[in-house]
Amino acid sequence: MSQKPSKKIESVESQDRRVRADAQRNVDALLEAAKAIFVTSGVDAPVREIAAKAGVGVGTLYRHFPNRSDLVAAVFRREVDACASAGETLARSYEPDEALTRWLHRFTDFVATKRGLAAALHSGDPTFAQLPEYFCLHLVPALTALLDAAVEAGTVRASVKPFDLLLAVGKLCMTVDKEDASHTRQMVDLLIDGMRYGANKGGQNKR
Amino acid sequence: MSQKPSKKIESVESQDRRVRADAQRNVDALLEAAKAIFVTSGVDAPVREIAAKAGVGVGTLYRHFPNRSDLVAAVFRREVDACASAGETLARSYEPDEALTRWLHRFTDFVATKRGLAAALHSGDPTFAQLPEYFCLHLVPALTALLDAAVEAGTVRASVKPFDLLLAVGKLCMTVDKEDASHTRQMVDLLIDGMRYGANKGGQNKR
DNA sequence: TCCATAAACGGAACGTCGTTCCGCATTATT
DNA sequence: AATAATGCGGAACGACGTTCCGTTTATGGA
Repeated sequence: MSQKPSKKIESVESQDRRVRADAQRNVDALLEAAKAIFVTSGVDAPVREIAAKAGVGVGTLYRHFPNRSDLVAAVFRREVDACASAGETLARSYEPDEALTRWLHRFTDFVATKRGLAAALHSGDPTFAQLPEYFCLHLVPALTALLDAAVEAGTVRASVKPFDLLLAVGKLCMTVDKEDASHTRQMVDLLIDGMRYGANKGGQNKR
Repeated sequence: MSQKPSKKIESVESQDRRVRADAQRNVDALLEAAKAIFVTSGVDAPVREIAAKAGVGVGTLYRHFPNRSDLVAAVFRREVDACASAGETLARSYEPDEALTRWLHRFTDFVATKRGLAAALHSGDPTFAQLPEYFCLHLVPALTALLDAAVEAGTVRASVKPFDLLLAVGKLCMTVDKEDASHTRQMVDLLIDGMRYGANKGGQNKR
């Protein structure tokens, strides 16, 4: 009902004006620590372990992330963003076909380091319920741009739909046992080759 | 190295000869209680709650099921068995087409009351890893028998493979939100109708 | 420059979970 | 009926997610 009393800033999105510097630093440290720990211990890693690695107390963690799942979701979104923006970077640095290949490998690494998240998505936690939407909303455009460029360059057939490709690679990364990393890589490479027009004979794996 | 000292029974499978009567009773009570609680609270329900409902202490529970997942798996297997044997019963009581329909509905109910189990299957717990195999090994033959009978009776087309049908119905039961029971039923009914030869017009839902 | 103060911090503490342990009760055997 | 073995109950343990609150620290106006 009452409006803000006497504040100069009324912008909706002020980056670091009113947020304390150490708070922002701790948020970053927590996201970084969580990301690293999720890779080694899966998304079910204890909160205390993450807080310790970030060099903060659990109270600090819970100040910024009301519950565990919020932290997991934040890390997930951050990595989706990173993966999406990597698409733009690659598009500027390489020719279309190479950029597409490198991005799919980047995406593979992203999915591979999410042990336990597939299970978490089906856990019924409402915090996780909106993650798939975020996933599609950000990654599909990124892949679409790369794919369109490669199609226009004439190195890749146009019949592949971005979403389907994303899903296919994701499924290939669903490793039942442990340490199928090389096998996964092989299958993804096969998929990429399949998208190309003329299959080049032999030395395809030579990057 | 040393053989059994002086026991009359050397049969590998003795049902209730050497097991104490109260122990068997408690095992049954636990399985029953767990089954009921899994329906209402999902497979993640606390162990203590199950033990309480069964009228035993947690120690008793852990005597028969070394860990939580063993209890979940045992309930699952028991219900798979029940579902499979229901196939034989239905085959004797109804004509092929009706028996097939009723069994698929029975299977639907079975899958629908397994909230949280899909997530558990992907949790990496080795106890759960062998459940899908058990699932297929017992349910596919049951459905095969019903399906073959219906095909021979000429009411159902022969092109449907049991495993595929099982999977399809299972997927239809994967409800994202809550309380899509009637919707699920509709879709399964549709699937069943689709298997029939001449689509009967109208009153199909009339049981 | 300094100070008041609100924001942020750390970690002890709480309740719940799965699991273990052991003294006691119940059952089967002689 | 006596004895041995088997099973039982529930307190206790460690780990977890989460909350709470006394203390520390950054920050903007004096």
